[in-house]
Amino acid sequence: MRERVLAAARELDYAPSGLARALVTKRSRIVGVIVGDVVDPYFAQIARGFEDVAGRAGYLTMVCNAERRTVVEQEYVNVLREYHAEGVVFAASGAVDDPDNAGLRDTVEQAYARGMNVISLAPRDLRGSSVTIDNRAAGYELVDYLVGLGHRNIALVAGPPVIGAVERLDGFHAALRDLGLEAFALYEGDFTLGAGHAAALGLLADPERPDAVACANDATAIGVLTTLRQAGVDVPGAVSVVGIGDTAIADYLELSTVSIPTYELGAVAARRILGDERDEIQIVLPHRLVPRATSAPRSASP
Amino acid sequence: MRERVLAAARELDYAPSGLARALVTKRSRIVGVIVGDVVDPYFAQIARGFEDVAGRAGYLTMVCNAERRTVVEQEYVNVLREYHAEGVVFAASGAVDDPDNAGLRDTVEQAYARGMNVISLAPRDLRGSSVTIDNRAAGYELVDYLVGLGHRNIALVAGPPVIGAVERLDGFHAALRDLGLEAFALYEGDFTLGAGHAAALGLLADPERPDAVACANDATAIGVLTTLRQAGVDVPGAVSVVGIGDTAIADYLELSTVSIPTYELGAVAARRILGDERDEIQIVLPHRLVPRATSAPRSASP
DNA sequence: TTGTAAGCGTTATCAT
DNA sequence: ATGATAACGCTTACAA
Repeated sequence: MRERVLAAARELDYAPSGLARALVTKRSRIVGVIVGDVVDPYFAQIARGFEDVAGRAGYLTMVCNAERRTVVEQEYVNVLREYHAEGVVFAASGAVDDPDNAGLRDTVEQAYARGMNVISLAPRDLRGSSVTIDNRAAGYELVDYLVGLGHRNIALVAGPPVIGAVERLDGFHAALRDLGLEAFALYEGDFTLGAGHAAALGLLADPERPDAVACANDATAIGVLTTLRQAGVDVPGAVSVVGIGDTAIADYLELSTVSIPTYELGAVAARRILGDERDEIQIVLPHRLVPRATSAPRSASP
Repeated sequence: MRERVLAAARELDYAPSGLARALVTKRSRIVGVIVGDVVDPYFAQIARGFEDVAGRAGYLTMVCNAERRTVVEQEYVNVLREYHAEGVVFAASGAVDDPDNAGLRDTVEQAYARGMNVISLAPRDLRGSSVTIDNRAAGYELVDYLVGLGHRNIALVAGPPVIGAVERLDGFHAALRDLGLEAFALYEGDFTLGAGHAAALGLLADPERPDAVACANDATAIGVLTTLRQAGVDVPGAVSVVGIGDTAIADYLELSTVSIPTYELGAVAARRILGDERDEIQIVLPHRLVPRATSAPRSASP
């Protein structure tokens, strides 16, 4: 008898309604990951890691593109809540002095109270758990490595005023200070190729050259690297260039960098959301210095 | 009286349930876009374009990462159907002789019969509408441009065996043939930086140099470009290198390429899904040759 | 094993 | 304007 039903189901191409099921079971199997910019490989990799493990567990992942705007993040949290999402993950860092932070905080608080799991993948002042890396240490080790190579005049290219980027810069400065040095120069940046390009142009305009340039992320470093090389500067012969991130293209261009486990960040967050433990925890994933061909010991000639 | 209710709603932090609403109205406001690889900027840009306009219209976008596997696409269509998604968009090209194509075709057919809108953003043998570009013409124009520059010995780097890539290669060959030439060399590829790297290595191993290298996409071209330059070959002085795509990094590296309106592809698809017209249409978006600094007229010296 | 009834949070309809 | 009721497609619990 049940077989007849099953056969009929096959026949009529029946598929159960996830919506109806979610409504009655109170488990939507929907979860959202809010990224700053889908096009940025850093976020894309996180999304991939998350979706890989969540998808395998039968969950549907909503990748939400917030365009680095806090209000948009807040809107997404509300939409996700309307769809009874079981969790949200915030992949982006928050801007340092964003007036919208308070609003987001409240919205997240309410969603959390309603049973929504929340995980941040970068330092954020939000309820819930976090899975991050130690950005300050990453920055510190990078400069420490350059100094170990014999470099003394180290130029810095900062990231945008978001918490994670600020920590990296802090790490740069702390290492310099601990080693009795100070920055050769400091350029502003926003994590883009263009920022690196601009910084390199600034460097080129100066008659004095640094021994090395430490950048807040890979894109910036690549901007510096290609601009310098196109201007005829030997990298790493004359100047070493390093970044942070270890995105696919960094490996390819043989950029020395600090590897950040972006895929893992997403994957760990997913496991955390699926297991429905509600305690708030802080996980810090390891990073790793990856010396490659854009950094070398300081050359003998001045 | 209604004000008291509204006030209470505010107080209790009430938010309507999208799930329940979807169940009764038969409109989920959920739509999925299935990409081949979220990390690839080509797809990421499409996703961004789609989500931008869909989000503005109050729709929730599910970005599904199929890892370039047809079976995974099929699974996603089923999941989307369970959630009463109002539409799916296929952003990736299908593999040429994929045994899973038939299964996907059926699944899509059923979903379509159930009222799900479907749009392909690349040549695919699926029910529904399509928004594409003319890959063959893009390839043709690119080679035509190189020949116009005076190049005669043109090496080709192909993409993977997916329909769109095959068309680009077809275009390359057609242009060569029409101009009475034939390929200087042909390398296989898979749209990655590594493929370009490998092709360049092959080129370098040959005592004879081509005048130019036409690549199936930007990543491949960048692989060729950087490898050639690192080996001391002057680009574009000795060899011109061109790609297809016009991704962000292409602009930055001043790569000559054919611009493909990826964001628009997504945006147009979204408008199409939102307007609930059910007729099947074919839209072809324009591409545009973008000559930049990696291509130049053939130099006088042999 | 098979059937019946209630309920999830909405919208829609019809009556008040 | 307001209130009451059915229905959406499912799960769960309890009864036959």
